[in-house]
Amino acid sequence: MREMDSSEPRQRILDAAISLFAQKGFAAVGVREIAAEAGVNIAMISYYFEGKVGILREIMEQFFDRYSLVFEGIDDLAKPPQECVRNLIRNIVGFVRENTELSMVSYNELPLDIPEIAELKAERIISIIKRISGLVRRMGLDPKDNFLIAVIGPSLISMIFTNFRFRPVLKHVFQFRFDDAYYERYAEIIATLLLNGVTGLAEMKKSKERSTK
Amino acid sequence: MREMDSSEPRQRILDAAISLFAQKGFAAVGVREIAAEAGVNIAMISYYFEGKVGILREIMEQFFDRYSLVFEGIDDLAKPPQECVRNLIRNIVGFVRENTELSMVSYNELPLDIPEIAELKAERIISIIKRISGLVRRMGLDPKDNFLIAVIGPSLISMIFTNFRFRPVLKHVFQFRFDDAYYERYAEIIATLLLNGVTGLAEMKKSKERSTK
Amino acid sequence: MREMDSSEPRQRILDAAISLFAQKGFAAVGVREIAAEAGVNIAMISYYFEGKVGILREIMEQFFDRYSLVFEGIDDLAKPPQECVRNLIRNIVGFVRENTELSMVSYNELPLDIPEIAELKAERIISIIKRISGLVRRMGLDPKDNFLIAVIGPSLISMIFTNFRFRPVLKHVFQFRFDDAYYERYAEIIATLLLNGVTGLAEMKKSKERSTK
Amino acid sequence: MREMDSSEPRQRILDAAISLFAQKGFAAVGVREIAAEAGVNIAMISYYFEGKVGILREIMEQFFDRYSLVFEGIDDLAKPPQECVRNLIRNIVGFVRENTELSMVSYNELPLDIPEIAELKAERIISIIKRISGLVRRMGLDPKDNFLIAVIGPSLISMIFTNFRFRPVLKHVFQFRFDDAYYERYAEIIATLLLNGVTGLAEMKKSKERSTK
DNA sequence: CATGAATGAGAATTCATTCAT
DNA sequence: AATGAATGAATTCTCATTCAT
Repeated sequence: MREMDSSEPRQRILDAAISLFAQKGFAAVGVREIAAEAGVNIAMISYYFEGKVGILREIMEQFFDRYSLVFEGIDDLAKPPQECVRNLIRNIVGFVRENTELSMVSYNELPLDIPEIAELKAERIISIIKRISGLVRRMGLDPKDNFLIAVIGPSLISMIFTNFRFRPVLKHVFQFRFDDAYYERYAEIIATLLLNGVTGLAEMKKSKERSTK
Repeated sequence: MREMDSSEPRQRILDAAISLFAQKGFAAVGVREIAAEAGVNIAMISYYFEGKVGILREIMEQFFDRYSLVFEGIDDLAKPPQECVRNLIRNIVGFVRENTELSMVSYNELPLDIPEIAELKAERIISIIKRISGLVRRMGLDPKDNFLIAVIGPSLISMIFTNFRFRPVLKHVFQFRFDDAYYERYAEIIATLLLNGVTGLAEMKKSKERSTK
Repeated sequence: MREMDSSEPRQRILDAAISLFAQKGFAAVGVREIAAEAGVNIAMISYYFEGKVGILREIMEQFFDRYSLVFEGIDDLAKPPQECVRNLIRNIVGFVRENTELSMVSYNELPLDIPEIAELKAERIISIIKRISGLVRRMGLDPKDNFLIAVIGPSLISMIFTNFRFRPVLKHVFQFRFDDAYYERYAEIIATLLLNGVTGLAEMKKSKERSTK
Repeated sequence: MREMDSSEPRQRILDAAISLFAQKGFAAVGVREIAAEAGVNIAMISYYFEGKVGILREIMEQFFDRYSLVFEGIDDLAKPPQECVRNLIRNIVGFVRENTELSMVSYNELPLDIPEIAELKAERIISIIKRISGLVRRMGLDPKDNFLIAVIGPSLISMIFTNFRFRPVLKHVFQFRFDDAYYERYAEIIATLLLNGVTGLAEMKKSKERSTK
C-alpha cells in the first residue's frame, strides 16, 4: 500500500509488478497485490494490460528492448576481442545493475505454461545470439560449435544474473555494499574468469587435437 | 491422470510434486494437480505433508541430504586441489544429472522467500560452504575473501544448474543427445573454465599487488 | 468492430443493441460490446440512454410504437372477419419480417422480469388487446371468454414469432430462401391453420352445448 | 435464501438453477445466486457441475431424457392418427405442466454462444423429429415437405410452451386457476386448433392443385 | 458532444485445507 | 489409511457506470 507516487498509473502498475514478480515470481503474485502496491484499482490492470499475462509480456518486451542495446556495436573490430568481451561484460553488469528487478523477472520466468511469452523470449534471445556471433568467432571459438556455445553462453549470463538473483542473500550473509567499486571489481572478475577460462578451453582443444594425431 | 505406479502414496505425491514444481515452479502448481498426477486423494497431501509447503520442505531436505554427500571427502589432501575441484565438478554434474528435477526445484526456489523454508535453506548452505573452505584455501583463494567466494561459488553452481535448467531448450534447438559423453565433456569444460579462470584471477591479484607496491 | 456507418451515434447504439440482444439476449450482452459494435465510446450509452436498461426500454417503445400500427384499422367492418384476420396475420408477418431483430428482442424479453420495463410492457399489450376485441367478437368468439383469448392470442403470436426466432436454424437445416414467396405462403398457412382451427373450436363449443342440454 | 431442504446438495443446486434460469434466463443468473438459493457453498457448483454451463448441460440432458419418453410409442397404428395427435398434445401439455420450469429453461435458452449446448439441443431435437415422422405421414402430411413441417412443428411446440411461458402474466391478468380442468380444456383447444387447422391446410392444398390443373 | 480513465461491485472459478466417515 | 464432500478465502477478470477534461 505504498503511497501513490506521481507517475502515471500505467507505469505504476508496471513498476509494482516488476518489483513483486522479481521478489516472489510471476505465479506467486496476484493482481490484487499489484494493484494495491501500485495504488490503483484492480480493474486498471485489465484496462491497461488485458490481464496479468499482459503485464509480463510488457515487462519482457521492455527488458529485451533495452537489453538489446547493450549488444549494439559491441564487436568493435578496431579492438582486440578480449577487450570487446570485457566491455560487453561490464555493460551487461551495468545494465543489470540499473535494471535489476526487470532483469530478474525476465531471466527467472520460464513460463512454459504461457506459450505466448515463451515465444517472445525465444525470439529475442535468438536475435541477440546472432548479433554476437562475430565476436564469438574473433574469440577463437567456432560459432558453429553448438556445444561450446551452448555451454559458455548460458554460463556467462547465469554467472552475472545469478549474482544479482542472490543479492539479498549475499547482503544478508556478508553485508556487502553494492556500490560502484563492488560492481567494477565484480565485472572484472567475471571477465577474467571467462577470458582465462576460454583461453584454457582453446589450449585444451589444441592439446587434444595433438594427442589425436 | 498418470497410471498409478506401485510405490507408496507418500512417495508418489513427492515424485509428482517434484516433477510439477520443476516444470512450472512451486507457486504455479496446485495441490489438486499434484494429487491427480500422483493418483491419490487430495486430502492425502495434508495428511502426509501438512500442506503444500510441507511438500516443498521435504523436497528441500531430500535435496540437501543427498547433495551434501557430493561434498563429502571431496578435499583429498593427497591430491592437488585442481584435481579435487575437477572431481567436485564432475560429482555435482553427475548428481544433478541423476536428480535433475529435484535439483531444479531446489535451485529455483532457493532465492524465493517462503518463510517456512528460509531457515532450512540458510542452514544447509552454510554447512556446505564450511565443508569446502579447505579446498578453497588450497586453491590459493583466501576463504575469508568473501567477495571472491561470493562471486565464484554461486557462479560455479549457476553454470552447472543453469545448463540443466535450459536443457529442454537446448534439446529443442540443438538436438543434443544428453548421454554420458555429453556430460563428461560438459563437466570438463566447466572445470577448465573455472580452473583457468581462477588461475587468471590469482595472476590478476598478484599483478595488482605488484602495481600497488 | 463494425466500420462506423454514417448514422447518428444514438441510432448506431440502438441498432447495435438490437442486433446483439436479438442474438444473445439482453442479459448476455454487455455495454462494452454494444459500444464497440456501434463504434462509440462506452460513456455514450449512459449519456444517451442512462444505462443498459434504458436501451431496452427504448427498444421496447420503438417496437410497440410500430407494432401497434399493424393493428390500426384492421377490423374493417365492410369485410368478413376471416378476411380481416388473414390481413392481420399477413401484416404481422410482414411487420416481423421487416423488423425481425427488433421483434425478437421485444418478444424474447417480454416474459422476463426486468422491473423497469414491466409497466411499459403491460400497458402496451393491454392497449393492443383492446384494439382487436371487436374483431375477436366478429369471429364468433366471446371477447370476455378470457380463456379462449388467453390461449388463442398468444398461440398466434408465438406461431409467428417463433418461426422467425428459429430462422437461423431453419436456414441452416433446410436451406430455405426467405423471400417474398416464402413469407406469402407462410402467412397463408398460419392463417389457414388459425381460421380452420377457430372454426373447429366454434363447432366443438356448439356440440358441447348441445350435449350439455 | 430458502431454508435448506432435505435433498442432496447436487439436486438442490440443480433445482435452484432450474427455477432461477426459468425466471430470469441463463445469462441473468449468477452462480452465487444459485448457491445461495440452494443453500450450498459456491464452490460446490464447480465441484459437481464444473461450472455454470455444466448445470445448463445437465438441465438440458435431464429435460430431453424425460421429454423423449413423451414421444415413445405415440404413433399407435391401431388408432386413427388424429387420436394419436390428441394424445401427443395431451402428453406434452401434461409433461410441461409437471416439468414447467425445466421445460421453460430448455425451450427458452438458445445458447448460440455456447456451442456445446447448441449441439446437444440440436441432436436431441432431430432425434425426436425422426421419431414422429411416421405419425406426420399418417396425418396426410408429406414428411419430406420441409416447409410444412418447419411451420407446423415449431408452431405446435410454441403454442404449448408459450402458454406456460406467459403463465405468470396470465395469472396476474386473468386470475386463472391452473388446475386439472384448465389443462384438460387447454390441451383440447390446442388439439382442435391444430387438427382442424391441418385439415384446412390439406383442403387448401387440394383446391390449389385443382386450380393449377 | 465526445473521450479515455477510473471506480467499486460482482462475475465465475480455483485455491489449500478440513471434515466426517 | 483413505475417501469424497464441503468450506471460505482468494484467484483473475468483467461489469455497468461515472467523472474530469
